[in-house]
Amino acid sequence: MTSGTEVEAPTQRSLRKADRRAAILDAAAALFAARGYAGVTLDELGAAVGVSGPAVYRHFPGKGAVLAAILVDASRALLDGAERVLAVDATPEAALRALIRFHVEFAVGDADVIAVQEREVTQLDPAARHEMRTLQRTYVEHWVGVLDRLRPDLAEEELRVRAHAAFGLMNSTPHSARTPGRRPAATTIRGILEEMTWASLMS
Amino acid sequence: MTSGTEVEAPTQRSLRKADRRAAILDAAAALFAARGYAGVTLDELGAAVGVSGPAVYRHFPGKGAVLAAILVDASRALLDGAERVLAVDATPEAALRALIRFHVEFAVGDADVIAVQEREVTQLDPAARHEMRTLQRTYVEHWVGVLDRLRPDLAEEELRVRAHAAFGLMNSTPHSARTPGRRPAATTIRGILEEMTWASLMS
DNA sequence: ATTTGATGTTAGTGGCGACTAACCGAAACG
DNA sequence: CGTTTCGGTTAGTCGCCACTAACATCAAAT
Repeated sequence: MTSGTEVEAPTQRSLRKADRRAAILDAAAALFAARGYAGVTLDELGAAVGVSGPAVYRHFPGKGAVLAAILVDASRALLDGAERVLAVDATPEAALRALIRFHVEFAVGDADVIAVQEREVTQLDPAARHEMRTLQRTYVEHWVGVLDRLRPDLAEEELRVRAHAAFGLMNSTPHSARTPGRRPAATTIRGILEEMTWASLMS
Repeated sequence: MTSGTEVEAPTQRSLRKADRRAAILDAAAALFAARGYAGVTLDELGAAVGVSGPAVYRHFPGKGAVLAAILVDASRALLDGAERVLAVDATPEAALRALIRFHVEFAVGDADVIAVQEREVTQLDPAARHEMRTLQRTYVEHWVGVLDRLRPDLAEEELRVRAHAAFGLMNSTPHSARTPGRRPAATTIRGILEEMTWASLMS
């Protein structure tokens, strides 16, 4: 240990390792979304990334940690995105439009992650659940803050209910994505969801 | 067996049995909503209704059947409700308003069931899943039918996306219900959700 | 009053799957 | 180069929990 904060070796081994870790998280999100956290074995998860079984333990301390990483990463990504948006947009209208656009983009683009996040919270260990809840609460408060400037007539509790309702609307893609037959293109879906969300929040 | 369709004995035993069955389904919905289907053991489920362990097998062939009963019952209740609504209301506006009111009432009143229905589909055995999907598809088509009369300008695929988005919005109570602190009364929440859903669908 | 059968009980059993152990080959590093 | 460390392997182990067995009890038919 030389001193202080290390950035260190961009060694070839560590790169492959980072790749594998990302691949595991990706595959896990898809598998968990399709068959549920409990319905996926570590052997299957390993097989999905081309290694088999307990190799996952070289990257995560256990199955629960994989789930935790997916959920916490997602919550942090959402929060970061929201704060980036809020740092830029001045007026409440522009801010809300940007928040909606960002959230819809995320939900449509990472439908698997959204599905897992909505379904498997109950399976999280207390520590990870707490971390995720904290991130989510802050995220909600950013929305409520913007809504409050737009709708000062409404109570904060009502605004919170409205924010959650908007999330439910925007997060609906995992459900409609499972319908058979012709589905509209992703861009079309984004447009619809953005429009509906705006209208619902402004009603 | 005397003949044909039997209605038979409203015997005291069969009444207690029906009660117990209902109690099991109720407790199961609450437990599954709180800790997830996989996170609940049959012993716990039994304990929640005052019997312990394998007594559940006197009422259901297995744990999976309990989940299936909850989900299929819920889907059937929603479908029945929608068809009752559509049999009464003449104009598309009135029909949509009534559909929204009914669905919101159900979602807010039976938040546990809604939560389980949204989260645990993946755990269903194929037969039950198929039955549930059929019921749900018909339910969606009723909504799309009404929307189509109100918004003939929009393509059916878009209407289906909109219907799913509306469900996500109306089903958001299980999520907002978990927030700490003062929450608005159920009737207030219903009003907010009805208003937002209407606005989103009409936008 | 007797028999039947439904609803419970407690004590197993069996399988599945997360996790551990022991061992390999090859980067990384002096 | 020698050695360490890392990412992988295969072969267990261990605990949990859905389900089964065997038995008790009491409503309900006869």
